Amino acid sequence: MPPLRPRQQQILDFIRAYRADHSYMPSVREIQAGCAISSTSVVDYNVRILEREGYLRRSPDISRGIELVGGETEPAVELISVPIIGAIAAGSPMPVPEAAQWAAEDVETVSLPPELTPRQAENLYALRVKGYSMIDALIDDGDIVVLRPTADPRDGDMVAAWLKLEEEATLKRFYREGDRIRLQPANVQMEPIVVPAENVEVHGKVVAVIRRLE
Amino acid sequence: MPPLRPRQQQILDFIRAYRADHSYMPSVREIQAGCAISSTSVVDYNVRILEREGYLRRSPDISRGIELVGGETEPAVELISVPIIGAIAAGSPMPVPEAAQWAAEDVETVSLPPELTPRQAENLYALRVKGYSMIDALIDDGDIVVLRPTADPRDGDMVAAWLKLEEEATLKRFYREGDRIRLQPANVQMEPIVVPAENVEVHGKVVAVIRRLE
DNA sequence: GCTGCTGGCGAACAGACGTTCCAACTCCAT
DNA sequence: ATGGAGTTGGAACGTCTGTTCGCCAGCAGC
Repeated sequence: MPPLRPRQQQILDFIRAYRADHSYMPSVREIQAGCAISSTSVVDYNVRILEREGYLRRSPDISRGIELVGGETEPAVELISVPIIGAIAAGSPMPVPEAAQWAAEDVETVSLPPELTPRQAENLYALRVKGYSMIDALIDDGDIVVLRPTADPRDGDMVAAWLKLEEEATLKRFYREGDRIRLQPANVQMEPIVVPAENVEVHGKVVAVIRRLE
Repeated sequence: MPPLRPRQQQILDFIRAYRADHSYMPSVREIQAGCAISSTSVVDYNVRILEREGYLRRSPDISRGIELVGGETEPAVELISVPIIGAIAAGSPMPVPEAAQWAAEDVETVSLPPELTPRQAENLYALRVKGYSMIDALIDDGDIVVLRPTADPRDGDMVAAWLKLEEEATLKRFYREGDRIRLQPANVQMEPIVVPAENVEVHGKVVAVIRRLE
């Protein structure tokens, strides 16, 4: 790609900056005003060059039909926002998603990039892990676990389970064994526990774990 | 928020779907066609309600001036794309980021949501973990670790280190102890190892760990 | 000089698009 | 019925906006 002329660079910068403030694209006349150009035809002329050089795309005859090309910001990043509805710790009950909480404004959220989004992305919620009780699931204090509600997990799924008798929350791989359930730590070096099915309450299936360091 | 009428839900769905294909918003007449409505005034009427109920915003007299509200998708998500330049395994050398690789088209990437983005987000790269050798760092087979190149880490940082003598890659917390270096597993139950400084080659600092299950 | 090329300017055209007005229709309580 | 609120349909108006056309200034090469 040849280097851009100042005018074209200026226009490109303006479009990028404009996009930070609006979810729609600037019109030719707004570019004109923003770049102190005295005619719309000059804008058209240079935008045409930018299109030819591959910096953007245009949909002809469509108002504000410019699209910035080059994956960085564009165009439809399906970025899913998941509410962090509480914390999960070994000894305290897990928060349960309630419809009321979803719309609330003051709930902290975490966004899932496309690569992390499960195929079925409805009703996802997240919990912040407190304490070191989940290290046998390779989950650290402070990690965020993203869950999808499931009453009926499949064998091998990593689930968030509540052990009624022990009054304990845990994250383990789930296996049915007759009327008992085997909960297998993700850490292959550690031993599974086997409990009666009626003692286990599966709250959701873990679809992602996010750890932020630093 | 009161539940939406079918028409309004239909229009909202159409707008969201439209947004997945275009970087600009649909015009009133496109909504009309997409929802099989026979008049633009009906679209305007219902969009007006959607605006009043807070589902979207409109910029009056501006073509395609609809903005979806509610942070999920809007408007300028600073979504950073990080190249996955290779794999990290205990016994094999770590790939090193080279400028040449960055622009390459065929490199797999992972996007970091804003919450995961470190303050200093330059030159980030990612490695896919192979094998179970990092479980003492609470990192599983298949996890993605995001790194920032650092030659001079601070005490307590989680680093990707290459042990020259042992010819082994490892992820540990880094502590200087005179002319020796203590590498502490994230798993508090495990013992640290202490090695001479000249035997350690720090490749980068771990800023995030991403695990996708399912 | 003439010629071709690049970049800028201003005006005007035509179509895209938001908005408004009014009549008609549905549904429900009175 | 009867009336009103909520919703739809059709059409027209006026503005917003992409596009085009003719013209001009500088500049290099011949």
